[in-house]
Amino acid sequence: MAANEARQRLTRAEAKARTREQLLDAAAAVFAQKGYAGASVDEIAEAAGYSTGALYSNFENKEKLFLELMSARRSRGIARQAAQVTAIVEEDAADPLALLVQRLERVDGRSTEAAALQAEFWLFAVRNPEAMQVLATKTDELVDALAPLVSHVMQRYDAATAIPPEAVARIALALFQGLARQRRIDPAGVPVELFTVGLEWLLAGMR
Amino acid sequence: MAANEARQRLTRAEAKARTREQLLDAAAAVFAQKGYAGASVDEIAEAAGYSTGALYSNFENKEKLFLELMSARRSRGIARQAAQVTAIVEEDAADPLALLVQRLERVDGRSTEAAALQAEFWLFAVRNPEAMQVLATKTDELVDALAPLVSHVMQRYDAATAIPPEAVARIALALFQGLARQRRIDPAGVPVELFTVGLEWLLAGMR
DNA sequence: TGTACATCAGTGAACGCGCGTTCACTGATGTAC
DNA sequence: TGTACATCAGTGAACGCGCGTTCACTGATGTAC
Repeated sequence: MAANEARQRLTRAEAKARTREQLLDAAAAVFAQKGYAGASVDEIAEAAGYSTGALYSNFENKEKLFLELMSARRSRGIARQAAQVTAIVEEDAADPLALLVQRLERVDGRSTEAAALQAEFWLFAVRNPEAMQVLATKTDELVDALAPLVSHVMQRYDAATAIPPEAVARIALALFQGLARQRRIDPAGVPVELFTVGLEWLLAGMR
Repeated sequence: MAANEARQRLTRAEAKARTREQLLDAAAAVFAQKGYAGASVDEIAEAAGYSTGALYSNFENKEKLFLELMSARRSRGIARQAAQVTAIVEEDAADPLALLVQRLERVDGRSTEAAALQAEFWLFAVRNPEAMQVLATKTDELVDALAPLVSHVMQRYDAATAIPPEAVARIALALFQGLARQRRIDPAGVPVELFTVGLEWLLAGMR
């Protein structure tokens, strides 16, 4: 089998990196479903198709595995979000705001998993100084990635303010995350329109 | 000792209710510090000054204890927040918005505990349909309690909109919770002014 | 290319430990007369 | 009011279980000649 041959041609380092990635994928899913404390390393290892020992051969312990997930996956998520967001800017549609809300809502609404993992990260960070540092850095990255988009949208809608675009991005992000969380508990009580309305008001308020 | 005599005059039902409250207080603290799965029932019972058996004499199990906390304590928090908020409205100061932000920031900023507990509630609710129902109801209560204040502030600032005050309350709440969470990870990156600016923009946007 | 040895990614059984829950008990409070 | 019995809130030892972590091992990959 071609796939098998290809797999057998991996060097040791490549094979190990592959295992590591599979463990991280499995960890993301299991941590999201069960929470940090509720997830067991056995379950994660099994979900990845490996033994517990493999996990400990790749990560120092459960805590470091979670921290690694926080660093690695958040970066990946940021890259994805930034790319998506840039695509929207470049489309330069009649109503980029509506498009933006629609897209972000779809991304965020697709899986509770990502939202749950983010809440787990936050709780872990609140209780662990090292993790707090990591999460702060990752959030900065996200905010910096969003700043150009924010500037673009502001220009588009003739909104001007002395507040730097990074701060505006933080405000918009807070609104989004807050509404997304409420919406997951009560979808009927938090219609998607609230996202649009909220963003519109923010934009109009800057003018 | 007067206190002792008073304690001895409690009926069985009163004594039990007292124990229950003390267990709930301890549970709130321990769950906030360690998380739902990370907290042990022994630790909670000990923090309350009772044995594990006392806990099981008052609550069916750990899950029900947490659910009870979610119902009872959220209501209490709502009552407190609503009262505080009403007081601000009635003060009718020159700049109620700034006062409001200042107060809410102080309440929210005082302890990470309340914020952590809320995040634990949300995660629990996302994974447990019964809890989701409870949390949705409790959030509705909060939103309803905030609606009159929202109406008042909107009038005060000549902001009018077809959107009902409850929806406006949800948007404002989302912004607040989102910013508060970010701020706990990176206080320097999320200055208190962002709260004020965000609210001002929302208000101005409605006009 | 072929052989002999070294390396090390991944195995899986074993460990001690702390968990949630149970239950026979105790003694203070409540009830009946 | 006083006495005898019933109730039941809270005790704390005991239980079985699943957890995170360790480690002697195996066998495929890498290295040297």
